[in-house]
Amino acid sequence: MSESCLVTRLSRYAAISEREAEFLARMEEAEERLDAGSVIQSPGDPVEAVYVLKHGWAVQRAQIRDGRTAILRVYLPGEVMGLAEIGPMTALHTLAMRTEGAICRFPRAGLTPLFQELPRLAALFTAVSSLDHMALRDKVAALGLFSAEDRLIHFLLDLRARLAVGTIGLGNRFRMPFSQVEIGQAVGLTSIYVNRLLRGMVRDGRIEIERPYVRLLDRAAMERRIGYVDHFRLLDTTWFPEA
Amino acid sequence: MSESCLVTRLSRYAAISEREAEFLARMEEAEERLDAGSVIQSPGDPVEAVYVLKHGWAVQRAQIRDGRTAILRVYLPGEVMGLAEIGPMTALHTLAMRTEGAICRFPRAGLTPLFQELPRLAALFTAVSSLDHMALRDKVAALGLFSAEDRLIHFLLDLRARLAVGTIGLGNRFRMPFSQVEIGQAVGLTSIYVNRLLRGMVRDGRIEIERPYVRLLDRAAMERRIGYVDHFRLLDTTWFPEA
DNA sequence: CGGTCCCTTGAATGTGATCAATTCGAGTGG
DNA sequence: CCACTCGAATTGATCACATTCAAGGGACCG
Repeated sequence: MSESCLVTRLSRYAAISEREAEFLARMEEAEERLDAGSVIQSPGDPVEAVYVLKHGWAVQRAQIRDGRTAILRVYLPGEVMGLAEIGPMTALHTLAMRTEGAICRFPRAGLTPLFQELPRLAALFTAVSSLDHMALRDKVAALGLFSAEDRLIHFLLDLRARLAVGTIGLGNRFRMPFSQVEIGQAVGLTSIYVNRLLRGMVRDGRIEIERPYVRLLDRAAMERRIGYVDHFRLLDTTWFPEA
Repeated sequence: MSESCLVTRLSRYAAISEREAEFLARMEEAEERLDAGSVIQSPGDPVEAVYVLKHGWAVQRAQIRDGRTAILRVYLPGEVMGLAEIGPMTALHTLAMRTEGAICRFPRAGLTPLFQELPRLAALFTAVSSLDHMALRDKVAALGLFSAEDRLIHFLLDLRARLAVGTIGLGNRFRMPFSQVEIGQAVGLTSIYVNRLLRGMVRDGRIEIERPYVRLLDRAAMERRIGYVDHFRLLDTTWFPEA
């Protein structure tokens, strides 16, 4: 049971009861392998499911006519994709696999019993989705207030913090399997400028790059510099209903 | 009953049952008047409630040491503030009144019976919060992809769409009680540049300004230009539990 | 009437984009 | 094992969008 990366991830926030674990197991029933680049959801598609990302990485993208692309969110194994979309009828952005991997489709209608019979788990999903929401707010703040370099630092710290939720004891070295073009799309910069910034940071001895790994040589300093607070560690569960 | 702007707003999405209306009424019990500028929640504060905004406008702000400020979200009468914060233990950003107004504090613990006994209303709140989440994603996309002028247009269209949820038959003229400094904080620009852009748009006959009102002279063209889709109108309620 | 806040406009500056060219590395096929 | 290709990284030169600095005007208020 605890091999499920979904349960592992959720357990970081609250203990999962038997009945809840059963529900989660049903969410992860039909695993579906996907190649890198496969599109899971396109703008305008009816939203008919949420997805558990079992293996691999996925990204949420926004695109405009001229082909320019922004990466809005990176999804890591064990995360539930599409929670933020349970409101609208149709999807607004593109959800696609970045690497090869596997997902489990869980039809939206399956959420009905979640709210009816497992209120505590419903609350947990809502709370986890709220962390996402807060992280996105932080990103808006970063895009609006920070210099290019600080935005890049923010991106690295944010990615590390998310990885740390799924990997106990993650240090300052982690996988960062994105091209510089993609990093640019994630922080609102040209790949060329991303390159200059990264090279500069390596030269100053602030990061090390051994593709596809990065090491933050003084994370504390970086966090201080941009005032980063990791809000992926704690969840207030006191108001949750009984299991 | 239908004088409540909260019920009015929620009714745009789904019919509210008797029992649900009672719960909402309890949320709006203790009304509290606040002056313009009053801070409701500061970064680091324990999150102990959600708030129904009864009158006036409120804003969610992010600040950094040097005093620079970003406006992350504008709240309008009838909106529930703090739904996005139900996950974390402590607040990350500043929530403050922009005008004088009134709010109703609803302790977080009061959400327990919501999930336990009114699953459909819980689902509705979750879905409404998800609309917020999507709008924020759009804002990230706008900040990352759009030119200064397009970001400004996005801001105007987004504000109008939100106002339209609470005001039946809202046209293209609406209240925009923000200084140019604040508009700049909301779109990530200097007030000086905001001024230049607004003046330019007036000169080109694309908007009219009669402080504090704005009129969009060709909204369709603006929406086409930046590919804006109003996702505040429709909610998929098919998966909601029975009331 | 003086202060304050906001809007407005001009000129100079700079951060990050664009354009252009070279290098590097991982395949792939001969 | 070497040539070839293709995508990504790297670096230089130039450009422009938006900022910063500076100054003046209008409205409101004590």
